[in-house]
Amino acid sequence: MGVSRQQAAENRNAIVAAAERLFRLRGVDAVGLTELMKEAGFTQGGFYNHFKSKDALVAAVMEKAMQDRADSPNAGSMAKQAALYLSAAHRDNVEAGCPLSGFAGDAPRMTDAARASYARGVAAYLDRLESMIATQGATAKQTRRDAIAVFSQMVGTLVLSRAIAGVDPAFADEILTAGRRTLVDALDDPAA
Amino acid sequence: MGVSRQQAAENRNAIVAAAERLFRLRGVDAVGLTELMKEAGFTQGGFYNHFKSKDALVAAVMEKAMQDRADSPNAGSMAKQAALYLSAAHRDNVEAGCPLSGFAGDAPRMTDAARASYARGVAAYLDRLESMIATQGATAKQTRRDAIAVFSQMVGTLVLSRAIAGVDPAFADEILTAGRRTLVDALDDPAA
DNA sequence: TGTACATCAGTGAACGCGCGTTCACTGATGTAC
DNA sequence: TGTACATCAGTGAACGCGCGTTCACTGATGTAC
Repeated sequence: MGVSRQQAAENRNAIVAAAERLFRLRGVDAVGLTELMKEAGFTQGGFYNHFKSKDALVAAVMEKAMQDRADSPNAGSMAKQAALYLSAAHRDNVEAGCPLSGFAGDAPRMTDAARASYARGVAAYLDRLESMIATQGATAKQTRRDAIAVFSQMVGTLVLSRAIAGVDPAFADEILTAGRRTLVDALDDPAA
Repeated sequence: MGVSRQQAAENRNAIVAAAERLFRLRGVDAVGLTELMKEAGFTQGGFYNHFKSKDALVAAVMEKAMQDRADSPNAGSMAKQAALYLSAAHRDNVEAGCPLSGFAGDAPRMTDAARASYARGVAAYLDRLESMIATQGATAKQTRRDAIAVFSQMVGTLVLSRAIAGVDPAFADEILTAGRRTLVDALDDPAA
C-alpha cells in the first residue's frame, strides 16, 4: 500500500499489542496469525514484513511485556503492592495485568529467547520487590529470600484464583482474599 | 479387532494416561489426537469409541488426575510436605507431579467440566493441608487461611521455577530453594 | 525544487500440513436359544 | 454344551478446516540526481 517508515513502525507495535492481548486471554497456541493480524487491522500476508516467524513474534511480545512492566510505577509500600496485585480487579484483568503471572502458564513452552526475556523480567521484578521490602524495614529484616517467597505467593495466589474464577467465583475469591490478608499481615504495614 | 470389555476398559485407561502425560508436558492444545492415540498404542479412529470429543477426554484426564492425587499418601508433617513439593525432583517431574501445579497454566482455558474437576481437586488438597497444619499445632494456630497461603506459595514457587528452569537453571534453583526454606522455617518443624 | 526510480509495507490468493472428526469396514467377544 | 448372530472396539482412509508460511503484485514513500 505504501506506508511511511514511522507508520510501519507503529503498525508493528499494533501487531505486538494485539498479539499480547490475545496470547494472554487464550494462550499462544490458540491464536492464529490470520485472526491476530485482523485484530491489529491488517491482512495476514503482511505479518512477515515485520517478523520472520510466529516464534519471533512471541519473543517480541515477551520483550515488550517485560519492558512495560519495568516502566510501570511502584505502588508505594510492599504491602500496598501485594494488596493491589491480589485484588479482584487485577485478577480479572489478565490482558493488562502483570505479565509474569499472565504468561506463567505459557512460559515453560516458549522458545529460549522468549523464556530468557521472561526470566529477566522475573529478576527485575524481584529486584524491585527487594528494595521495597528493604526500605520499609519496619519489623523483620527482609531479604532477597523473602522477596522471592512473597513474589511466589503473589503469583501462585493469582494463578490459582484465575484457574478457578470461571467455575467457582466464591472459592476463587476466598483464595485471593486469604492470600492478600496473609501477605499484608506478614508485611506488617498498617497503612495498607 | 474384537476385544473383551475388560480389555476395552484398560485401553480407555491407557488413552487417558497417555493424554495426561502429553498434556502436562506440552499443553493440551499442542497435542493432537493422532499422536496421542499412537502414544497409547492405537490408531486415530478408535478414539471416538471412548470419548465423544477431545474436550471430553480433557475432562476425563482432569477427573482421573484429581482422583490419583486424592489417593496419594501424605508426606507426614506439613513442613515435610512442603519440602517434597518444592524439591528439584518434583519440579523436574511435571508429567507425574502434583496436577494442581501441572495443569495450573492450562486450567483457565479448559471447559467448565474440566475446570470444575480442577476446583474440586484444589478444595480437596486444601482440606488435607488444613488438617495437617491443624494436627501439628506446635507454634501458631494455623487456620484454613494459612493452608491457602501455604498452598499458593507452593504452587507459585513451582510454576515460576518451572518457567525458568530451561533457560536459567541456577535462578530456577534459587527460587525453589528460597521458597522451600521460607516455608519450612515458617511451618516450624525441626524434623523437616 | 522537480523528476525518475528503488524500496518495501501492504494485499490477498495459494501452499502443504496436521488438526478434530466421520465413516465403512473387520472380526473377536458376548448373548440367545 | 454348541450354534447363530448381534455387539462394538478396533482399523485406516477420508472429510473440511484453519494453521504457519510463501508468493506475485500494488503503490505511496523516500532517495538520487
